[in-house]
Amino acid sequence: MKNITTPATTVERLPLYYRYLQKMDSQGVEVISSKELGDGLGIPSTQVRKDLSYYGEFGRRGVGYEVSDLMKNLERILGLDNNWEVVLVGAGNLGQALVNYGGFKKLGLDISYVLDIDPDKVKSNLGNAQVYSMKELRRVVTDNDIRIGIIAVPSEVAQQVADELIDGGIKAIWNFAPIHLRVSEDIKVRDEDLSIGLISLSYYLSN
Amino acid sequence: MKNITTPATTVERLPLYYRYLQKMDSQGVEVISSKELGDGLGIPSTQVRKDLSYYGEFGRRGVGYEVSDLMKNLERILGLDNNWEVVLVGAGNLGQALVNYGGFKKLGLDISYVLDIDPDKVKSNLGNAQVYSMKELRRVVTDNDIRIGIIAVPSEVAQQVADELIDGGIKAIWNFAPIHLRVSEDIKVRDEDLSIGLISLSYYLSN
DNA sequence: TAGATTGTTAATCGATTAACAATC
DNA sequence: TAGATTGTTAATCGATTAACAATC
Repeated sequence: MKNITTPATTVERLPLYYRYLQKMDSQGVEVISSKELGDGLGIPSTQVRKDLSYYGEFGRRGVGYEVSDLMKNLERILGLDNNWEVVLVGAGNLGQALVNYGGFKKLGLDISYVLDIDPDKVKSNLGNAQVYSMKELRRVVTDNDIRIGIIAVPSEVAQQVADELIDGGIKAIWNFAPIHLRVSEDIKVRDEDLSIGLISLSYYLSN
Repeated sequence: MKNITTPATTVERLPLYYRYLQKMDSQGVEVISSKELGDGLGIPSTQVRKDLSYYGEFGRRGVGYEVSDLMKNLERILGLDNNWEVVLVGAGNLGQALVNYGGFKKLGLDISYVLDIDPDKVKSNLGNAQVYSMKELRRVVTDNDIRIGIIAVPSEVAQQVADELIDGGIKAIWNFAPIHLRVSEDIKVRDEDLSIGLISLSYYLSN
């Protein structure tokens, strides 16, 4: 294991490997080769091996990777064993869809707190999470020591929400508002801009 | 304009430029420099100019880019002037959120048809779209000559839905199911795997 | 041993960035 | 002309892939 920075693209693929291993594991597969893993995801086996090699040597030459072992290693690498609690701001259509998205809990990630400006939504429940008033944002984040926040509010208020989240102690933001958030260096922002997906398909059809 | 293939990363940024120009345009801005455009999006001005240069020369040296002119060029490049009709398969939480997502119509993209397996949802309306039965999938796609499909169904049925969409004439798929779709070379698939976003934040917090 | 598959090096390919002549 | 900003070349940086020795 060399001390080289991991490519950003590798980090994007690790979750795919992890989820495919979960699937194989549930089907009783005990050992998998980089070829089989890659084929299941449309990724070359060379790339699978290279990606994993940034973190250690998890396979056996001539044999392959033990599924349960590699899963545990990926859980550790991805930090999924932290069982992060996540706060979601904005309980509109998209926010509700995220809360009810089944995929997160299987990954040790849990949207535990939801905030919304609409008083009708406050004091009700959404999935497993209770909905709080926007005024309680800072308190909810601080009191529960939450590090990950999701922004699913209109663009106009996204920056303000980000500032408040960070003020409360949030270190990583998943931003669905189609706007560039200005945050300090130590805050990680991941933009999930849904219209890019559809526009890029339009582009490919036209070219 | 050289005959070089455009980087995939450039295509991802064009929608950002376009939307930022829309915003500036609505604020009455008539001319914008690559520096201003880039600063608004967190992208270096050099990259803005390079990206645009793959498609032509849209600016004036010493001056900048005329907002309305560059917007029109980007509309053409991105194919937004085609006013694509889009079919959405799966009217669950995520599907509903997508239909109600305001950002698409402003871009000349319209989710006009929605299909779902649940008979209760069929014959009702969702946004502007009517909901059809899954059995009508092929017919809806073919009759309306639709090229873009969105898959928002559970993973287990995603491949089958993809096959049917393609059979009906779909050429581009926006896939929200966390599974690798197997399609022929001429079909463009864009995966939008929502759990990757959250997992990658977990990764960055742990490293 | 023969066959399979890993981990890693080196080569290739692709994307970003710096620098600057062209020009408004 | 002086200042600003584009479009483009060349250099740098980063990611993928091919090839293969190591080894089960």
